[in-house]
Amino acid sequence: MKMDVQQQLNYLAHRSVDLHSADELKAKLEASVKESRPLRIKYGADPSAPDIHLGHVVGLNKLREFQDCGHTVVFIIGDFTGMIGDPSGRSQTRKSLSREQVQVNAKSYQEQVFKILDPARTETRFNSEWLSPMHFEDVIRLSAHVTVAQMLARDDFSKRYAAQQPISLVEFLYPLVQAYDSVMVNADVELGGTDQLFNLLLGRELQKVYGQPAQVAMTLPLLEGLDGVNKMSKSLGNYIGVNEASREIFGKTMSVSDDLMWRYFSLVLCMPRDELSTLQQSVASGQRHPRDVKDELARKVVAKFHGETAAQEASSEFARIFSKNQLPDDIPTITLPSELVHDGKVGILALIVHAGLAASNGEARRLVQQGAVHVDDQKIIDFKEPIEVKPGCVIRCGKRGFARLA
RNA sequence: GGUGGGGUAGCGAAGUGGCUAAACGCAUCAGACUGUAAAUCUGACCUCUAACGAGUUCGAUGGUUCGAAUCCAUCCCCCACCA
Repeated sequence: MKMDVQQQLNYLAHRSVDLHSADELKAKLEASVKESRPLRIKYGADPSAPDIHLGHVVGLNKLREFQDCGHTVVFIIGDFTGMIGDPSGRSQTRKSLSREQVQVNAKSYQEQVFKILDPARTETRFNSEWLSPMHFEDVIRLSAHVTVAQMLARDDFSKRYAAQQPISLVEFLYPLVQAYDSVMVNADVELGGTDQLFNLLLGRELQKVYGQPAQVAMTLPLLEGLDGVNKMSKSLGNYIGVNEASREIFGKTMSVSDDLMWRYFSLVLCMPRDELSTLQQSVASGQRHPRDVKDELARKVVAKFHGETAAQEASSEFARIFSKNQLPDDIPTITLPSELVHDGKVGILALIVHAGLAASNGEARRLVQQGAVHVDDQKIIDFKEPIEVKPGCVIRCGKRGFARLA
């Protein structure tokens, strides 16, 4: 993709929230063209949560755009920090990991990341490379470059400090480590979510201390997760993972609220502004149905990670199950242990629990009482009535639970 | 080292001797409706039991009491502030 500097700048700055600064980025782009040297775009990943989800995709999309302009992505896997974890224990995703576990995670991370990034223009680095050999002396020298007041300038630190909430010393160290990573890889630009702004700016400060030109800090919006409120994250369980089955991705995307789906179009699919507003208008005017637009969104999201065919299948499967109330393609088959069967019949509660459709008899009973359970399309009303064991008959539990008797 | 505040169901948070298997909110699940796993409304939401009911829960262990999440003792853990 050939673009002049101004075009690159417009293209790259699109969708960003913070950019420190556009002028510096422009200067770097100019220098890049002049010296025909690709810029080094840094992006850090936490290997303790190896599932890449749509929240990460927002950043990866932008990285890909940099690559399409000829620049190099420096993908840093924070294996060193991952092995240390977060001893404050606030964050479930920051458990300390073994070296082996980090390796495994890192590998799966790369596989997922290259669904979007171009491997040929990606340099993967592990930060243990330069952090492991450091002596405590080095750490102390490094931390001497930053003051507590600087740290407290970070929004969430100052808030927590004011609210008398705990702040672990390690939490002060992490931004410093991240900033040091920038120094070690000679980053020209660092990308992150808006919650990373402080860390990105600290990288600039530290690079100056080390006599390097300061990196450009660019932040991108945080994508709201399935709850529609909080940012998408693994620990909140409101995420859509790129490695999930296509029907899962499709269904979860369909559960995004009507209001929020535009952000998915923009941030996940990189739909250009004008195209997006045309689409929005067509829905507002009643020309297009929100459901159909969301179906299009879900198809495109699935296609992005699993291809066009899988997307079509997921869409028709979804329509079949939820719109037409029919059965899915593959239903797990269960075999009943003989002790559950008496005179060719089985208690419905035992059956549901055995099939894994309910966690306990009590839950199974509730499901029946609420009219959620069907056997071969026949609603079960009485949970005391045993049902006949017929091979191949289908138990349906709510909208999403299915099992077939062997 | 000192002072103060805490540990209640998946999470948050009430409850300070019986009416408490424990309010409320969130999350979850189901039903209705629909345009969908949106939105809205309704219901359920420790385990066992067809049900009456029973059994295990409120950081841990002992104790007081007819009766404890609630009182007492000891212990464990967390947090903030002041040094």
